[in-house]
Amino acid sequence: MTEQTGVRRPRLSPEEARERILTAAGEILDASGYAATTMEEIAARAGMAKKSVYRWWPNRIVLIADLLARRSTVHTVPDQGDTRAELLELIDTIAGYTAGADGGQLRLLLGSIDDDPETERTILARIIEPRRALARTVVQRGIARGDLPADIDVDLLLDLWNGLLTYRSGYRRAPVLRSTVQQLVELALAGHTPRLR
Amino acid sequence: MTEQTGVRRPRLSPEEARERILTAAGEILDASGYAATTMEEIAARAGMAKKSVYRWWPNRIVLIADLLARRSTVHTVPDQGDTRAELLELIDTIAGYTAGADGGQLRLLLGSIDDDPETERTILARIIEPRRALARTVVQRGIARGDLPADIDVDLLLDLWNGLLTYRSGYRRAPVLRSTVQQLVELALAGHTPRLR
DNA sequence: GCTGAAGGAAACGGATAGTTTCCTTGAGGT
DNA sequence: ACCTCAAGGAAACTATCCGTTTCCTTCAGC
Repeated sequence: MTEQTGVRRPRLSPEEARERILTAAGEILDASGYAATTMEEIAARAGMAKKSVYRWWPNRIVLIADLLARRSTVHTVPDQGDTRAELLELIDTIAGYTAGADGGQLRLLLGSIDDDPETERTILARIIEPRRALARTVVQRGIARGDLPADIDVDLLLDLWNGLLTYRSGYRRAPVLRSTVQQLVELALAGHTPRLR
Repeated sequence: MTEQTGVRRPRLSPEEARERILTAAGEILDASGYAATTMEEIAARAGMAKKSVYRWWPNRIVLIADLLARRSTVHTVPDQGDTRAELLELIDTIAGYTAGADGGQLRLLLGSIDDDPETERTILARIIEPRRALARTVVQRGIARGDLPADIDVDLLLDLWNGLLTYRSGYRRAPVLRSTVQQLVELALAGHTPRLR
């Protein structure tokens, strides 16, 4: 008597199935936020049973992390021959990441991981490290041009920039002004950067 | 037949009751972590019903926020006549806040607030702003001595320091080394700080 | 065709938040 | 000394969600 109508099955391929689930999750996340993006909702919207969702992701956190990682486009900052222009573009880009909707989702996601630094590091490696690589490239270009000191402690500089932006947006909830971005750029161009010891 | 034994009541005053609840919550938080600090556990450990807990706090988040705020001692950095020494002590102190257990709890707490910037700001005002006031004092002292530039953008400098430390500890999960603290101090003493425009 | 694995529907077990019910009891007034 | 009533204890309740399991249908490949 149970309504086992089931199965409007074109037999999705695993790739199609995963894609459909992530798409559904993304739509819910954008429309209703992190808390509302539950496994039940995702499965319902993707038109499949929770069982099929759990086939490919072990839990909600990893699923949403995967979603955010895929959506995390790493922008490029093309060589413009102008270090100031490139740095402005770079830091604007980073500010976009941290102040945007997905920046908030990332914060909520990390906040829901209690005592699992391993998962946390994996998430960061897939989302934040690629962005760091971009920043590193731009800074190196500036050094090569002689516009930035050769002995910059790049890691520390990147963490200062990222730290400021995530802290202002995500913790203090203060807006990141255009003038603030400019201040950071001018500071670096003036050689006022942390140095390797 | 219901076991209404209840009531070993010395009739606690509201202050005693609140204190007892916060103490219980703190013990659970320290012993078992954020996720395990549930309203049921808190009530049980405090020896009262959940009803009595909800009488004084509207929800778990505000209760734990209250707890963290009360436990958040603001250290002092006494005038030592030595700006370098004071800055080192200051930044060590901030690093202690962010890398310590309660730094992690604060991060988890903020991560559990979805779409309530009002509550979030309240929490930060009670925990982070007092610390900022301390930092501001120390920086001003350095300026008065002529050891730091007079036109520092103090807000930005404080956010750079706090941002770096929370980001390294809380996001990147990288250790904050003593040498990093020293780098920040030397940078400031060299006048390499953001300036008011 | 036959058969086995994929997968849909739905129930289930276990947590937890926050609410409500019901009853006891002690504090304060008389 | 007694009475009344509000504070508050015990526990059930509603609702939500995670992650698991059961059971059955259907398609794909043999």
